[in-house]
Amino acid sequence: MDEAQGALTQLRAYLAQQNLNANAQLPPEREFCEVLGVSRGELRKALAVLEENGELWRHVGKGTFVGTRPFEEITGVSDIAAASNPREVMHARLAIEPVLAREAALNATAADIAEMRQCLKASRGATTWRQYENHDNRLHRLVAEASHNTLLIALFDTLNAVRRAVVWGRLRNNVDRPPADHHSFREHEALVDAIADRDLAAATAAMDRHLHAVQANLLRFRQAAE
Amino acid sequence: MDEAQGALTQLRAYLAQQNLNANAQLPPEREFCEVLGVSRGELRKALAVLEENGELWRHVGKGTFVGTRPFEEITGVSDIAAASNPREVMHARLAIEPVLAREAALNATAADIAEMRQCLKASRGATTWRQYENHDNRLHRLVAEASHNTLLIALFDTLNAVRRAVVWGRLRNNVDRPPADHHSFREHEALVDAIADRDLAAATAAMDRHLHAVQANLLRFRQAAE
DNA sequence: TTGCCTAATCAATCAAGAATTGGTTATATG
DNA sequence: CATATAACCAATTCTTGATTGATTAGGCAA
Repeated sequence: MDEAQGALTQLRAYLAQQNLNANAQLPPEREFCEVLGVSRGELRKALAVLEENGELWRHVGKGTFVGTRPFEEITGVSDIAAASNPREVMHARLAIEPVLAREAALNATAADIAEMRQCLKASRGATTWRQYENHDNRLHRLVAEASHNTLLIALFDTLNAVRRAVVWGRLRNNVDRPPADHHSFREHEALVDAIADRDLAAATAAMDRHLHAVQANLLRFRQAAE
Repeated sequence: MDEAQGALTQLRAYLAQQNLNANAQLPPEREFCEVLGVSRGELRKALAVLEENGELWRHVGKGTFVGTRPFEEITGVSDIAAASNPREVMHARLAIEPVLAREAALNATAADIAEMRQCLKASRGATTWRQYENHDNRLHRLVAEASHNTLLIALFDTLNAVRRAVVWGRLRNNVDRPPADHHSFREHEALVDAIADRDLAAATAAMDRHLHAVQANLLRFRQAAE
């Protein structure tokens, strides 16, 4: 243990001397142990102590670095989609989008609301399901944008990208069109009204009801297909 | 144009015969034109027609694929962080993490809760702020994991990655340690208790209170620094 | 036995170059 | 003039070797 203490002291001395800034890479173990004049095992013990202490981090194939381990890179949308499923996506929407609606009711500008209304109108005029879905996507993103929080918008985009990747195959044909009494029309309008009224609870509830209706519709669709 | 029509007919015949599913890759142009017995130029004209029609998509170096072009990838964490700021991040946490706590209270297993409790204990024993922050990060991720929804976990990871990227520079020194009466200890324990009790409202409120306390602490810290 | 050093080996990662592929241009050929 | 053919370009993927942290086995001394 005297030796181990020595290796740790050597290592700390090296780090202090080189006064390296965060994220700096230090030599690979095979060279480093010779530089410090200790065996590789002792060096590794000392490194393990500092790693446990959060002063540095290591990774196979990469090396040893000073500072805290970088957040593991966000896995790509396709990876998330591969690990998820429609049920999870629906559940995540039910968890996230109502609070986005709440934020929208808090922060939406008159211009935001006008754009939502225009989107609603265009949505009513859609001549194909494809067009309708584009307008639907746009409305939901407008709600996210109305939060005026770039991070929340980015999170919504991720959620949306995963959703589109997960439900990839399921495409409606391009000849039918949404019926004039499609449930989403009313629900979307109630949502925008609540946002325009700055009614946080109503906006949250409206989004929640809308997504539950979408979910019910999905289940009905799946049953019909089976 | 008779020739061109011929190539297009050949191509459609091939697609119909091979009855390929979406996202299927078809042969590279150089082979494909020989298979169909047309020149590469004619084949490219025919492919251009189908691409314009949305029946397939191509990309240099990748190939030609059936179906619609995949959604453009989400912008990287560093891009989001560059466009955001600490205030937005805090606001986003206040919006998202309480609902994650709610989901955790709904779906956490006994193992999840045990792991949280162990993390709490380790957190109390932290000898440096760095160590404490590691445990804090881990606890918040454990809450997200307890939702057992891979998509929600991925969204939390994104949020967390942006947070760490935004507050990158701000690091506490490594000599002080969190005081035994640090407010987060009590708040974290209340949060885990609520999750263990399956009390959705209490879990949501506990996370909300905790984050508000963190926010207040940040403001105090900033004022002290100025 | 115990502890440590050395060496070999493993698995993950990276880097550089070859090969592949859609896109473009030049030349020839009829 | 139109088109086939070939050559070349740029983006992407694949392959191969080297690098690196982690692990294991054997030897050696206290």
